[in-house]
Amino acid sequence: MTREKPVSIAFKQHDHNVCSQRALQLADEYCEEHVLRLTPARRKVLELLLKEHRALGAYAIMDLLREAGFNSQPPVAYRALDFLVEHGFAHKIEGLNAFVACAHPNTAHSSAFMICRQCDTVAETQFSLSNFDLSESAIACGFKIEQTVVEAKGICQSCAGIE
Amino acid sequence: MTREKPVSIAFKQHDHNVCSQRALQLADEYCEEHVLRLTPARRKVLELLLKEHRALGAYAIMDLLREAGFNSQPPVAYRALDFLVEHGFAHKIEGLNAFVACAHPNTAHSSAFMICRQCDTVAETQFSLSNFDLSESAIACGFKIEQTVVEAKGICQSCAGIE
DNA sequence: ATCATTATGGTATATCATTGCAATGGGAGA
DNA sequence: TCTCCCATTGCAATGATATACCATAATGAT
Repeated sequence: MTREKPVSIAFKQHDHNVCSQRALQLADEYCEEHVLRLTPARRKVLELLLKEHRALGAYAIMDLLREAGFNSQPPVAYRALDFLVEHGFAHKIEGLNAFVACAHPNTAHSSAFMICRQCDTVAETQFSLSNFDLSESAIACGFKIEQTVVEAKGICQSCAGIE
Repeated sequence: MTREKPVSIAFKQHDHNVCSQRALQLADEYCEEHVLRLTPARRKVLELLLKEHRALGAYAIMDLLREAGFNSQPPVAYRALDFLVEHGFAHKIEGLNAFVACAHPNTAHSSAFMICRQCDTVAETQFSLSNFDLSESAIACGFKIEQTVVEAKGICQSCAGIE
């Protein structure tokens, strides 16, 4: 059985402006439609996360917020991040205690991440829970999965070439 | 194709003394064989983790160490945990910033965890990387996976019954 | 206009984790 | 046995991540 595989572009060269502009625009539209408020601080944090395909820690975000003239107490960053994560505009990378912009906004999905230990790039890809090895185990013991964290650390192609 | 599925016992009733005694004994043997020193502090931490199929935070461990008459500065706990994780006697649960004893000691494996949000029980199960959905994506973009974090949060059978 | 709801400001503190350096102790080889 | 090495421990300080709490302000519905 052949399924279509979404291939992440994070590790490839690409016009990143297109990426980020599109994501911001989609976020604007989504919030409009769903009566959510993409306030200046929230939008700024999303913008910061979209600058690169990398995870940023909350305190790094706070620094950038400060530079951009925003209030930068921890709650400011965490509230914005909570909002973005809750509505699917960003994801938390548990293995790094850091956050990335969602690479597939406006699509329902379970995300998995590939994290390069060399360049810190984070690529997002999707997977189907039903196809997931773990779900068999879960069913076998009556466990109901509500949320998954799937992260792979390793090294990306270009960094592997340099090593 | 039918494969054998390891089913976790964490959510089931079982003679837990057998679990923990066996794990401690295996750890002793393994360290003996590999010229590793399972020092009192390290062994105590492993013992504490083995008390239940739950994740314990480093500071909870420190409290328990103190009660048991051990030195309980943060580095004591973290060094012991580093040792245990490095040699496969314990795992870190990234989603909780906490640690569990390994349920399959002395066997090479990639672990996945099911974490009940109600009772905090952590069940460990194994999965094969080759069978892993994500590995297709990784291959597609030339990413070399070195380490994986797979955690599912949800609710276990007995807690689901109570809700 | 009033009210409920949601968001922000601001302080404090909780929780998780590491660094650096000195002291100790157990095992390998002279 | 001695002594050297290196892994381990003791200890103090600090760094990094995250939340609690309460007051104030903006927003939208009635």
